Amino acid sequence: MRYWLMKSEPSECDIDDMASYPDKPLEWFGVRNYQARNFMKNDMNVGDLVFFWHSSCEKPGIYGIVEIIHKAHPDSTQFDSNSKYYDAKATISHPIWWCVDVKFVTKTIPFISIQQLRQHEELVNMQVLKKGNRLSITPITPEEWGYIINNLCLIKKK
DNA sequence: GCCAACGTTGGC
DNA sequence: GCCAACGTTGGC
Repeated sequence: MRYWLMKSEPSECDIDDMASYPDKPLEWFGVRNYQARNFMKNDMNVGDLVFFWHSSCEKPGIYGIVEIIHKAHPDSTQFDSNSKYYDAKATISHPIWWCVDVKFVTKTIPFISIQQLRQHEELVNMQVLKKGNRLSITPITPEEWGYIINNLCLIKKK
């Protein structure tokens, strides 16, 4: 059982979209970075918990928690020539891009801003806080997870 | 297989 | 809209 942080642009999918369909599996499609793909393909397991991050928006930060509910499988959008995530080099027998399925667990109330996270010495090693960080999926240590859950948010059950 | 140029991400 | 960081591409 591991912990993760996954970024989503709220203009694409925000935490309220997730909360609106709490039991609906969401395919985490569209990742086109090998490091992030490898985390999903090799390291994520059913039951792992994920901080849901809003990026490229007015108030970046942690907005909720989602859960891995399906191990990695080929990202369906790589085969779809109408998708912006289409990859002509991928074939059904040799997929390039993999993704997991997630499900809504809870919102973090209030949301936890990046500025707030930066104020805690316990969290300085979080990759998402490092200057120039672009990786959309990063591991979170159990210590960081516990610290954030216990000190920086109330959990709103679905 | 080096590495410069280019493209993308994402906080600010 | 700026720009730092860094992944990717492609000429050699």
